[in-house]
Amino acid sequence: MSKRLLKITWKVDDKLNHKLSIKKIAQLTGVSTATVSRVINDNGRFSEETRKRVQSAIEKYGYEPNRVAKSLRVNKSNTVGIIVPDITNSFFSSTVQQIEVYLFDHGYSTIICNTAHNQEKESKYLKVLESEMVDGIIIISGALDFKSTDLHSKLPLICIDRNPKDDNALFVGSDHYAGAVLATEYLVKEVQDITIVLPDRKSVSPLERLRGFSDTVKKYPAIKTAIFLDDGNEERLQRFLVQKKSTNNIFGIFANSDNLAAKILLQAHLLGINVPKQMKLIGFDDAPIAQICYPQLTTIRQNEKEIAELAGEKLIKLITRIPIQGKKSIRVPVKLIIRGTT
Amino acid sequence: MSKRLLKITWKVDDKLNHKLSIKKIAQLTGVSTATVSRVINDNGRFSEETRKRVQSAIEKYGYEPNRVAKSLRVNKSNTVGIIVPDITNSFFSSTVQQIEVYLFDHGYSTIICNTAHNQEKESKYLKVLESEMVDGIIIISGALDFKSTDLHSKLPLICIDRNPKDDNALFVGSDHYAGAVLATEYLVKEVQDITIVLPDRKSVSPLERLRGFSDTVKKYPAIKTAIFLDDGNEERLQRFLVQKKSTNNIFGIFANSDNLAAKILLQAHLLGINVPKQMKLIGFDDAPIAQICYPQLTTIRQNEKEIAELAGEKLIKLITRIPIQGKKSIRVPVKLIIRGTT
DNA sequence: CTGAAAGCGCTTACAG
DNA sequence: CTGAAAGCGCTTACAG
Repeated sequence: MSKRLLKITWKVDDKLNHKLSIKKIAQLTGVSTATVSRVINDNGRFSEETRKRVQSAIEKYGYEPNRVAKSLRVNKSNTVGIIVPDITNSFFSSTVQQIEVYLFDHGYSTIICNTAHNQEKESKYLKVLESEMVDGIIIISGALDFKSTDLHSKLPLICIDRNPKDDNALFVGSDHYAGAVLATEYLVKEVQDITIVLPDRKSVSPLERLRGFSDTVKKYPAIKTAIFLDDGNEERLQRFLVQKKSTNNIFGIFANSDNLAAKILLQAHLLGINVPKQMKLIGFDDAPIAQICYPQLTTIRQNEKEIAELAGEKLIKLITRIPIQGKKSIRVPVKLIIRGTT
Repeated sequence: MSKRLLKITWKVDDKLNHKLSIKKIAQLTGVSTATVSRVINDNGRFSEETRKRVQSAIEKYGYEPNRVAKSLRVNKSNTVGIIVPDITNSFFSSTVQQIEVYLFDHGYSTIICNTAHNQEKESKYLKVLESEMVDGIIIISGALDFKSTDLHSKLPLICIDRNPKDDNALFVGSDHYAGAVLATEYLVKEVQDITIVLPDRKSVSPLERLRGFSDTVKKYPAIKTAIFLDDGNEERLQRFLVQKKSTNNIFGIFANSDNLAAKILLQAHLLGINVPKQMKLIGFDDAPIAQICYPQLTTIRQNEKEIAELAGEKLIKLITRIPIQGKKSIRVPVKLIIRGTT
């Protein structure tokens, strides 16, 4: 008991705690702080001998420059912020992961801010990032209306799956419209009755997919179509499926995400609807779950890696003021992946 | 074409870009920077009238204090860093999400660093966070051996699902051992043949679960047991399941995660193994996927929220130097959730 | 090749 | 109640 019920207090040991500064290294090496700074940044002239002395001292004492001080001084932090509405969403988290990889390889650290779909938090984090002196921001999805007033300075900004109202922002995202067209065209060949299932909360991408769906379906007047808005209420979803099942007709569903598709698939199992015999189902994302479901999900694959790299590349260009040739709005192609649910 | 092929260059407009400083606000209000600082931080004495003047100027111009400068000055950033091996993992991302919520409510911003299971990146980000002057760090899982030497200063540190070698670090995590015991005891009642499936990469939690499994199974000498290490090779997994199926005996599987369980479940479907009739399956986590699978997964639920809040609470105590009463190592209870796969 | 000094935007004893 | 000044840890013209 005595051992486990340890009382732990943080040890205040200012001597040990005292982090090394450039000044200390300068003293240790017998040169000025200016010189130390020069060798650290390999910037300016210094003799080879000085370099060695300074460098060995740095290594010996494990000195690490204070980025905060540096940022303040040079007004640049080599850090970019990502604002993401829900890190728990697999498309978002994998995109963020890829962005981080790209930026890391290009010398930037990434600060990820999760807003939990909370507008207030988004504003807050935008300010935090700004006052944190990040060099640029990537902001993913979120609400439809983006108050660019939240950003006081002209920080380089990339929007993913979100319409920038701001002229200074670039957009990159999947070609949701084309994806919806692909899915719909495929279903049209198989069934006479198609429902698109969208989440209740509307953001940019579902709306574009809806457009793609509507435009396609318009070309086939014989097809019966509907929109189902999913608010997470399972019973509503069940009732909807029961009704479809009772018609004894084959019907198709185009779900806004693989996650949604998987939920529908589960209900189908429970209700004894045969997939793909009576119900054809297409998801969106090609999330990990698409391959874990049974049957595996036919879906529209988003290319997170491409999106992430484009976003990273453009952002760095904005930061380093390299002119960007090309469209302000980049659409990354998507792909129909056919599996077991169609 | 002309419209879409816009050439975008970042506008360098130093006048507009010039962020407001405390000095500017001081000039605008006709007081000293010291006074402005006092009203911003509501710290020290100033007249009500001064407060009003300063505050209205701040609002009018949308001034936001520079956190970098402040951090440098007061040696505290009100920011904590989280290091997570894979943000794509649902247990991790949901834990991180919960930690963020807790810390936000307590006045801290959160910087999330994703290491993609890369040791080098972990070291790097540890240094980045430190030189970013975060007030504390929460580090989740990752490799077995934690080089505390990566941290030069005595930063407050909480480890989640990872053994701190460092005396100054606290541990919080699920009671993996008890979870494994629960799962195993349950299976023991149903089947005579149990295999535990663990990931190839070993970290702390699977090893504890293995201990729980082994200790439990020891009490039932009649039970046939095995360990299967999953390296992601599907064919190996298939062969394993085929072999089990061919015995025509009911068998049980305790998988290290719901994700793994879902993969096994899919293979079972493909191989025509009836779950739960011939195969009983228990996962771990109670991840979203557990409820989306068919049949829904019996699993051991981890309490991410509790873990997150404990980690946040303890970290803040360390940061603010409030003595911590109690164990250095906190185990959060888990729960057996019975669903369709057993 | 190197150093002294100014300054990034803040806060905080100190003095009044 | 308020201001002048020092200083957090860096970088970078400037001068030599």
